[in-house]
Amino acid sequence: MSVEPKELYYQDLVLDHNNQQGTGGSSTMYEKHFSSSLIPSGSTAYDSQAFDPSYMSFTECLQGGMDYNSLATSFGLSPSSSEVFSSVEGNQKPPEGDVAGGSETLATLNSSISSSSSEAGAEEDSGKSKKDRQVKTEEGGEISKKGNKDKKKGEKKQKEPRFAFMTKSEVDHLEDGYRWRKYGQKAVKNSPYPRSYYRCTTQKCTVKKRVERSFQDPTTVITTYEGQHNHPVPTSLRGNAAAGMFTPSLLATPTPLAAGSNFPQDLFLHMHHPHSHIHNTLFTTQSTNATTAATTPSSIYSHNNINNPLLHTHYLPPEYGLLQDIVPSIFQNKTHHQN
DNA sequence: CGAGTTTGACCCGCGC
DNA sequence: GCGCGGGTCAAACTCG
Repeated sequence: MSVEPKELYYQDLVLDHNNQQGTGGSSTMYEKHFSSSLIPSGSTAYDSQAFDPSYMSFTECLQGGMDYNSLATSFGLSPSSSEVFSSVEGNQKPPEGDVAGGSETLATLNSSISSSSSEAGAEEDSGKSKKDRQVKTEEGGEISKKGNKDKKKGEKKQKEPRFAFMTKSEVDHLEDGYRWRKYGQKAVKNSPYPRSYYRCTTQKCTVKKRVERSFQDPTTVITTYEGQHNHPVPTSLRGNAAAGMFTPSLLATPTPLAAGSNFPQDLFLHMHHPHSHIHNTLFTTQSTNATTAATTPSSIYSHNNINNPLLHTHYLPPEYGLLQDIVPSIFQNKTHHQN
């Protein structure tokens, strides 16, 4: 439920089971995050350091149309930060805007989620190639893989921008206003909890998300979004109150850019959903070569600002557009622990 | 019957 | 080259 954040805490968290670099995932992901005081005091996962008000809150960033990278920067992930690693991947614009403020929000900027998946456009390709693979094998099999490889060969596999966040929740799959279809589940190494894979069921929407429970803190659900919704939140969703809550905002967002990036929105849908059981959420961001302009009117989520005084700490500088192009390089400096 | 889930098999990238 | 682990597919199954 949404509770107004009273104060934020800031801390480091190790999440090595969450790293997504595919294989060998042995690198550790460090996250820096902010958590609201909604977290029951005493919660081991979130402690300490005082929140520096000079940092922009996640919500604020989003409201300002901030992209992943800028977000990270705003959260104090300075280029010199040794605690936060990040990977900059994907060429897509970051999911900016579309978010309402985060009561119960813990923001994290992290990184290290590297990844393995394909980007939106590529996804269809990969899907196809897989089908090819199948067909070919049936036909006496040859080459299906080849096609795949050829495709990847020349160009590096593009990666979707990812956006991860941790949520204190009793339920694994959080309602976020979109419709998801589960397409896989895998056991996670070193974790008793499986990871579930979901795809947005909307036609042509290639957004995927992974949901897993933190083995370190079973009360925490880690959700990683990949890709960007190219459609608004389906309002007719099984009576989804959250969807209804945000759809108007979405519709009010005139720019295609905004319409195409709903991550944060998902997030907040989670947080505000009356039945979400969410106690706390922490954000993680990664990737992108942000080229998106700040497009989301802050007024869209003004109600959150009202509820959260911290959201007024800062706003995006007018030159944000430029920063977007700069920030990624900053992140790259921190990707030392992985590629 | 359509939509969504489960689950075993398979592919792929990466480290050794 | 091999093995491991993550990610995806798709047939079978479940549910409304």
